[in-house]
Amino acid sequence: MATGRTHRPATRSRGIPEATVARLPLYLRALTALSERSVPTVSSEELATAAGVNSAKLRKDFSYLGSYGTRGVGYDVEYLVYQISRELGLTQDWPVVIVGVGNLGAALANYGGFASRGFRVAALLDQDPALTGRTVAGMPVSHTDDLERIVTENGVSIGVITIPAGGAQQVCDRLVAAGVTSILNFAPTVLSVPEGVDVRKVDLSIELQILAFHEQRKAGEDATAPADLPAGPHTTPRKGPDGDVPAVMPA
Amino acid sequence: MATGRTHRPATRSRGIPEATVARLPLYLRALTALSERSVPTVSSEELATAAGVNSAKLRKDFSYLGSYGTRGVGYDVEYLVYQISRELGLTQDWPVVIVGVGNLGAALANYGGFASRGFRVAALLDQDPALTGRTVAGMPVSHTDDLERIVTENGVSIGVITIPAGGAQQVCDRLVAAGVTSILNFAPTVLSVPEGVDVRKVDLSIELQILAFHEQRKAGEDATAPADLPAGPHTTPRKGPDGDVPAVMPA
DNA sequence: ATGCCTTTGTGAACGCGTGCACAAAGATGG
DNA sequence: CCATCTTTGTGCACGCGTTCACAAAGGCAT
Ligand SMILES: NC(=O)c1ccc[n+]([C@@H]2O[C@H](COP(=O)([O-])OP(=O)(O)OC[C@H]3O[C@@H](n4cnc5c(N)ncnc54)[C@H](O)[C@@H]3O)[C@@H](O)[C@H]2O)c1
Ligand SMILES: NC(=O)c1ccc[n+]([C@@H]2O[C@H](COP(=O)([O-])OP(=O)(O)OC[C@H]3O[C@@H](n4cnc5c(N)ncnc54)[C@H](O)[C@@H]3O)[C@@H](O)[C@H]2O)c1
Repeated sequence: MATGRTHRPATRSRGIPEATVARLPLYLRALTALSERSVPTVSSEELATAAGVNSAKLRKDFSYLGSYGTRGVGYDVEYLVYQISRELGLTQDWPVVIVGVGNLGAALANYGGFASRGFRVAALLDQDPALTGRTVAGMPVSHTDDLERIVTENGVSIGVITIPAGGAQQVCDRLVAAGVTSILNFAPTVLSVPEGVDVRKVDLSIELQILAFHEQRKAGEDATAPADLPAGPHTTPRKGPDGDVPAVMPA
Repeated sequence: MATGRTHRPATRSRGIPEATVARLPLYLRALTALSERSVPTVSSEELATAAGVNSAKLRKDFSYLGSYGTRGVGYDVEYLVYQISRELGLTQDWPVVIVGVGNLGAALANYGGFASRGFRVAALLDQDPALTGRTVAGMPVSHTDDLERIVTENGVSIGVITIPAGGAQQVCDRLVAAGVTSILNFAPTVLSVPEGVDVRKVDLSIELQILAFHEQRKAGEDATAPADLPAGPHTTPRKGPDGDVPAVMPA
């Protein structure tokens, strides 16, 4: 998982479990696709397949929102789209700021998938004077000096951090002080925030490392018959757990 | 969480719980920082704080790897770095291919955080003839026609998909057929893969929606005293749960 | 050598999440 | 109006993950 909440042991907000909340966007995506194909109703089985989850799990998830289905028929697609959107707060317009307009920040600014979900990029911020004033994704890049003013004036409550790890905590502090209460962090650092502020992190490097772990395990399992795997690690694999000398030994 | 595994109910691979595996990269990052500052040993309490987790959880996580600590002293930083690296398979070199060299794919290609962890970009692939042959991040962009050859020749077992959702399943199928057994998917689609192939997904839109949910909940809680929040949703907030007419009613 | 102090490693309890399996509900056809 | 069939909503059990709390282990000073 590239993400995880910080603090708070998965509080059950308004009776909806955190795990369910995390799946609602998945259902919404599948439902939106059905809606565009003008499908009127869908069964829990069909929708679950489309969303890649168990149908019992899906029904239980929906039961937290209320009884929106019709037995013997299924769920009304349009109605469910509305209910989930409302539950997720997507009937509102959420202005966000992106701090750090480098490779990743620029890619996010150019991404169309945010606006379609009610997230509007209110401003792009960067420290670099060479970027300030330039236009990225049809939007001027503002200097971080104006961070507090921009956040306040636009009523921004969600901030996206796409700067190197070194400056992330400081930028985070400024965002929080200015009124931001939700942060999406791409910098590989642990951010500490006061109570009441949510932080979610996306760390691509961690995702790859988790894949590598399982990849190594797969390669190790059939170490007796490695020939049936068309692709393997490029360098010489160390099949056995342990068995080679550590680079550094403890004192 | 921006990520989650597909299929398989969290199998305990080689006795190490999935949740622990997901945290090992976090510990490794914190340990690497300590190592660079030449800190010889660290206690579970200190390291846990640096990694943003509970110290008891950290100790239990490490206990799955073995008894690498010294009571009364703590853990040897260098030794632990090595052990975790080995456990994650980072002592190997993992060649990866990135399919889709658009905004996001290019940002990933430019990212230096991969190579530093043993992940080497073996090739960039794109369908667009206008991109083919051009250089991105000092590396030529190959055409997707050569996907199978490149994967086979380089022994690639990890593929990164950064193309629009429409073509993701097809590219996924080709990667798997060519021998890729781990996929990191950025396209907002559910990928179906055969047994033995791991898929992890990163969906930024989902992350924002989860933040929006909690943001709305926070705004709704103190609906009686909204004045003490300096920043709020830009449009008129609908404070109460329900109470307004749905845009669409069920038949 | 001995006692004290720090910190690990883990047993045990608890809570959350998942999935099975089924009764109730409602639609549909005769 | 009744029988049948489909599909929801959920009670229940189970397993994983988290956290507490503490005994054991080892270093260190005297
Ligand atoms: N590019 C990727 O694919 C990728 C992948 C994973 C993680 N990340 C992480 O995302 C972050 C950004 O990556 P990137 O590749 O876009 O880096 P980058 O160097 O291309 O861009 C960083 C930008 O942030 C600006 N910046 C630096 N410090 C700042 C500050 N204090 N205030 C405001 N702006 C500041 C810089 O001027 C620069 O424009 C890094 O933490 C990186 O580790 C990136
Ligand atoms: N840019 C972002 O910040 C961002 C954020 C979240 C999710 N995503 C997702 O990541 C994916 C890529 O986003 P992007 O902004 O880079 O898009 P993009 O349009 O900038 O780039 C897509 C690239 O993929 C190539 N492509 C398309 N179909 C292909 C195929 N079948 N085989 C090989 N190459 C193909 C295109 O030629 C193009 O170069 C999308 O699924 C998008 O939803 C992007």
